[in-house]
Amino acid sequence: MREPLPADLFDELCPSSLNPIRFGDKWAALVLRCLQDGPRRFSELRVPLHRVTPKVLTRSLRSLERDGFVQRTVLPGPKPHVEYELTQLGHSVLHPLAAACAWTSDHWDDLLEARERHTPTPTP
Amino acid sequence: MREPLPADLFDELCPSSLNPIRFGDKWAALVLRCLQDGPRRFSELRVPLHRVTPKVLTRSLRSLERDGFVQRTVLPGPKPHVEYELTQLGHSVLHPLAAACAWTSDHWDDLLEARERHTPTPTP
DNA sequence: CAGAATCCGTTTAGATACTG
DNA sequence: CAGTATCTAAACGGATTCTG
Repeated sequence: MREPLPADLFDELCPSSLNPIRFGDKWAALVLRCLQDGPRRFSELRVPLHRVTPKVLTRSLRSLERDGFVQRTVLPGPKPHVEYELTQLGHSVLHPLAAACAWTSDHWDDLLEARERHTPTPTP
Repeated sequence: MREPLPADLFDELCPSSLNPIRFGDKWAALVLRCLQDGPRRFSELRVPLHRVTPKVLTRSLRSLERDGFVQRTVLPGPKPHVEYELTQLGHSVLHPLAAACAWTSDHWDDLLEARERHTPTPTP
């Protein structure tokens, strides 16, 4: 048995495969969450998202940038120094995502039960 | 130029690639919409979803069934007669999805503008 | 009618190694 | 530090053909 499940798309402990509502690619929602309290650097994002490879994180960030959720800024200096931060649009989309997570939280038992009770439709 | 865009995940005229919030696979949200007014048969679903092949529609339905959103019922009779209908859970999830669509609707201009203004991050 | 079988191209994610 | 390059495997979506 386990602790109460954190039915939160943004929580990496959550088996989010049960959350049917998705945002972007596999890591996009987690990236938004990591950025919600202020700008972060590439390597700072890799700490909480410790399973993501740099290639995949880069692709996710580029996609979020293209779609207007994240702003990438190269700060001047001798060494490479890049910051990512949420745009207004990025902050805004956190609301419907939180609503979706609330729905999943409210229906967690139903979702679990559906999986457990399910017997695959036979193909005779 | 076109008519006002129906920024609705459930509307097949909507270029939903701009909607960052997804539900299940490519057809799942459309299937839910087709079922929201009552049970439908496999062939009835293929009419509004006229681009989906039977294999893909079957896979989408099986997945919705496994996750508890859709109930499949084989009705007795001489000929195969199968009905799909939304469960309570299926009806319930329409609400956060509608909320997500409303967000997209409200931010349609921002989403379009982000794409247009975007210049790919150079890889030097 | 309600699918299943097969083949195929694309997309996605991860592992590993390397660089300005 | 902030990525890129290469490879592999799985998942996804579609076209076509066939069947109980």
